[in-house]
Amino acid sequence: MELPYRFDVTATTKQIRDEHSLLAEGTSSGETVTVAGRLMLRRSQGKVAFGVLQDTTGRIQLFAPAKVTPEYDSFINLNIGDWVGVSGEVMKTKRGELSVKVQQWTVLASAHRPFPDKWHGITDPETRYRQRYVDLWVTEDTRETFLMRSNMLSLTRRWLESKDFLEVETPVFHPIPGGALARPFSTHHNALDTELYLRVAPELYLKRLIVGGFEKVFEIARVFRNEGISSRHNPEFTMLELYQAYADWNDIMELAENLIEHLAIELTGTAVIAYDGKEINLTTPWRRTTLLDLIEEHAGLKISLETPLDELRGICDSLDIEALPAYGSGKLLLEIYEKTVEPNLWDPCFVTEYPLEVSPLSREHREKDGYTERFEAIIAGREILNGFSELVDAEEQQRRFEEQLAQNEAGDEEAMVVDFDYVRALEYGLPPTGGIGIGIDRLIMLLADVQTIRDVILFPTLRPEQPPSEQRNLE
RNA sequence: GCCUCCGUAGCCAAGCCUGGCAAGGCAGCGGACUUUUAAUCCGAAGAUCGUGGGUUCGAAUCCCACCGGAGGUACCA
Repeated sequence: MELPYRFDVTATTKQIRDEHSLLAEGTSSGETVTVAGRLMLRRSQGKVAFGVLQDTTGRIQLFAPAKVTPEYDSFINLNIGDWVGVSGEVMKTKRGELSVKVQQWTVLASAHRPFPDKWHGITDPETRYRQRYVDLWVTEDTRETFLMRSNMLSLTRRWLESKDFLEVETPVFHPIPGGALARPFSTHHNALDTELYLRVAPELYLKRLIVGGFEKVFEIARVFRNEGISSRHNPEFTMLELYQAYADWNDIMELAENLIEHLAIELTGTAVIAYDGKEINLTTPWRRTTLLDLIEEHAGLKISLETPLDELRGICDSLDIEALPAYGSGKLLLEIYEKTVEPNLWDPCFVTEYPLEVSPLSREHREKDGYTERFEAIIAGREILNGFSELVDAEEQQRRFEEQLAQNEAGDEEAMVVDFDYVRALEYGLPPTGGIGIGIDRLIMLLADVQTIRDVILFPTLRPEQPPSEQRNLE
């Protein structure tokens, strides 16, 4: 069979539904259209047959009477899953189903593998993730989720551009991994004969751009972290990071909550979204509370950096927190917060004033010694963004890197190492700057009301599948 | 990484506890049917029961190992 190299489509199924929904039952519109898509259902009744054609925008019925449809016998022998192009009049059947009469048709591609059950679809998660190309066709929720993800990125870009943010691209290969406390993937460049790391965050490069004079920048960055996989973690995921010169953490908190409220309203129609059977109110302004106040509120513990180390360790023991000997007061406070507070925050809350010890890139709090102007937003018990007034002092940054290095050498594989060039950039002068990283995957999980990150990543990381032929070769 | 659960035809699955010829539906194949909506009806077919080993007269079923997946947990966003 000759398959065409191209095909002219004059209408999408959505355009047909939009333009002809008011057509009376049993009448024809007189308008001829050409549509294309995949045949999802087919029923033949002897001298008349019906099909359901699906394209990106939805579905439309095909109406094929034997005396109208050319090569009728071949038409009713199409396989479910075949791609077809159809031309004919838009009409509505006696039962009121808007249809395209099949007056001309052509096969655009044959499905040589059987398509999944038309009623049950596919439920096996492995098949859905490995063969997303099938899942997208047969599972409407999947299609809608990824359309929403695409829309969200588009809306985000437009919103930031309207505020004069510049979209930039920074390296994925980093000679020194930095910008987040995480284990990197490493790789090797042959010509340079050097070890390179896949970025765990674009942060340090973006701040170099502020030094370079781009005062508002953002990057929608795929980042890579060599950690476990769970319903909330994929080894590669997407972060929106943005930096704004002359801004502090308060400006950035306001920006972030406004962006997310805007996205919720545009994508779901309301700032009060449904998630996991409950409501989340994303209406701004969001609550802002310090980490220490939240610990007191949720655990009844009045503790701080002033609290003796032994006492903090005792609290960790009683909470079943594994506290390593190297942990200082700041790290212990963070652990206690994560255990007692984070899972219990539902509506959005900016958690503020993180200990300096666990925030190597954040600027010191302007009033409180030992704390930083850092915040995270927790929604539905999950951290979805992390930002701060950026540390601008080169000497202080050097000192913090060295502390990290000491921890790294003490065995903490997630600690940072010294990025000499980043310190050099700061020495040229970083103006007051606020910045933030937003977990795009987790945000779309909230807005699309899905419970696992794999449902918002088209091709989530899985153990590689061995094709049957390769299995033989390996033996 | 650890714990628990799952794997039966292209898809959805029963059977497993309590061992004895591997149900049914969809898709595919043959036939009937000129307005269907998961169309319906008739017919024929389709399964190394994830893989390997063990127990047994006999294993989809019980035991062990491995492979793949899911949920939880740890680290992390």
